[in-house]
Amino acid sequence: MRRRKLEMKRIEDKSSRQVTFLKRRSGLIKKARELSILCDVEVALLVFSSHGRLFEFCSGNRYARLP
Amino acid sequence: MRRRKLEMKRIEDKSSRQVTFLKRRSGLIKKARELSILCDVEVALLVFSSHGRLFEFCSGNRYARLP
DNA sequence: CCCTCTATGTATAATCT
DNA sequence: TAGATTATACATAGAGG
Repeated sequence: MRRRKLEMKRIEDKSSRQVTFLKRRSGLIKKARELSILCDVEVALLVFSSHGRLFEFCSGNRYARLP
Repeated sequence: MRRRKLEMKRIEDKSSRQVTFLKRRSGLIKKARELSILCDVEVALLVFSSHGRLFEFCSGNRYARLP
């Protein structure tokens, strides 16, 4: 598993891209939340999916908007 | 090193908090950039330091604003 | 402050179910 | 073909300079 380093370019396979989007989006939101808590700073994160859906995190809110 | 799990709450020691802010902020911006590239989506990230400084990443821009 | 180092924890790509 | 698993790449706390 995960034998190769991931190349830093658009993932061409649609379903892999979708899966990676789901995983990394959650990871990013989690890390944004951690940064705001640990360091006591304000963080806002906006992610627009290719279908125009918005995923957001904003410190001060108690939640991230999820699908 | 790093024998204990980090507690998920504000780091009280000022200089540790500053160092962690620097490290995690870079990590977060990097991951935001990777998400936008790998998954071909738009990402915007805003981080305000406790001194009111803004650090940002926005896909489509070619840079993150750094100190 | 601002580096580097590295042991260790965490995220996640590939794989299995 | 969605969810769970797992091996590996990656992030980073803490120490030292």
